Amino acid sequence: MNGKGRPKGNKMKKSRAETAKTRKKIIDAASRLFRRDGIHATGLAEVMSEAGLTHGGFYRHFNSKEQLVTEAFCAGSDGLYHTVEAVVGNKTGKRAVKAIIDNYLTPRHKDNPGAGCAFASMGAELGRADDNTRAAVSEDFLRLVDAIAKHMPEKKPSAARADALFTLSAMVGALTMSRAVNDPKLSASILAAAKDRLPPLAE
Amino acid sequence: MNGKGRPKGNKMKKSRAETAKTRKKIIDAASRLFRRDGIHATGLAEVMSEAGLTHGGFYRHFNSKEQLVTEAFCAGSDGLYHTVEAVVGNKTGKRAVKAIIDNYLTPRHKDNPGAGCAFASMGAELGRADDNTRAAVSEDFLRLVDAIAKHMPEKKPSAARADALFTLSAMVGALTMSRAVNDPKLSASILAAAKDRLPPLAE
DNA sequence: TGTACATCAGTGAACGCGCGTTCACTGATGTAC
DNA sequence: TGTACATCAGTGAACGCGCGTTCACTGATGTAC
Repeated sequence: MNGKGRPKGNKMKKSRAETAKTRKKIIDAASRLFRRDGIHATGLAEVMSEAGLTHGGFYRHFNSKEQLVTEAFCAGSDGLYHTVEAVVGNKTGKRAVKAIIDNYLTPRHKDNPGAGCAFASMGAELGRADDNTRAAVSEDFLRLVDAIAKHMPEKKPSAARADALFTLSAMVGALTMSRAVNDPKLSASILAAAKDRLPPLAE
Repeated sequence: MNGKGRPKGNKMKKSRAETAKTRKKIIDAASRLFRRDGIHATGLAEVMSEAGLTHGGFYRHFNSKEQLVTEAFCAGSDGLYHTVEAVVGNKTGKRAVKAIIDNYLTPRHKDNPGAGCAFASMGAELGRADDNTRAAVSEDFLRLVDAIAKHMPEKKPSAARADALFTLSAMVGALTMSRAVNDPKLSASILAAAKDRLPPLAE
């Protein structure tokens, strides 16, 4: 109710640099907990507490849990993408593909869902998520597929992509099943079987 | 139906024949809902209501939700096993394996998780289930693996089993990913890529 | 055979609890003047 | 420049709701005598 018509410009929501950092902490906590315990099984209060905050502040950063799910998925997916890039290093061709596969299908990855592949740890829950999340799943899945396919330069692009598509989904399935069974030897066999059979596809 | 060594829970000395039928209805409803909506997202009240009962009677049949999860998983898993056997019919060798793969990797299966593969629809939730459930997962996974491996008679048994292990986990991964993405063309490509690449393994 | 009793599947209210979400408030901060 | 004000991240209590689980009760049934 002040009398002056002032130049409107943007709603100046200046915020401290801290805000972005806090937001990132929430996303990182959620990304870890959703992957470790599942989306539905993880409450917002636990996420906020893990981020060092109380639960009431959540809605200063997000409109809903679903929005956090989308962003937490993307954060986890980014992590996998950068891990893949790092693992490839300056390798090329089938050596690069083999490095990706070998790095993914490890007992260490199997035992640390909270820090691992979001496709495998969120699994079927992604198929029940909202459209925003599933659009991100599509996009990030394809980004990883292309990161694999680009190391199959001898194939026709369409064949390379299909091989990479298959490679990635088979890795996700093997990791998922290796976690689902409770017999350690069977679990190891599942990882080993995929590790043996996928790299030849890259040739 | 089959003689699996599972806790039967027959502690009550006498019961009407109806009781077993009611119990089966609860398990069937749970099996469908857990696969369709996820274990955590499905409440016991909804399961009981779907079975035509009120929620209070649940504990006349089961000790806990976890016990129902185990039995519902087994019911779903039995269903897949019998589907596989039916689809094979009197086919043998690679034709049998191809029939299993082709029957699994269909849009119809993708669109009906409630009636489909429990490994794919319960996915990562199985890895967080209790020991009884995960023991059943191990057992039923191996039963299916053997149902596939037996159609690879030209291979050494250990190689056949590893090939079947890989085939099944790759199918689970492909179905899971085809449900997770929201781009229909990508979803179809994922199924198609696996459908093209898995059968040659059986040769 | 009929009758009294014990069994127990199923009902519906209730339990404590944690969920996602809302809100009045606090207090530190950036901005306007 | 200093100061008054507006902004807004974060707090903690509270909301209604659904969860898994318990329980007193009902009433149909099988069994004993």
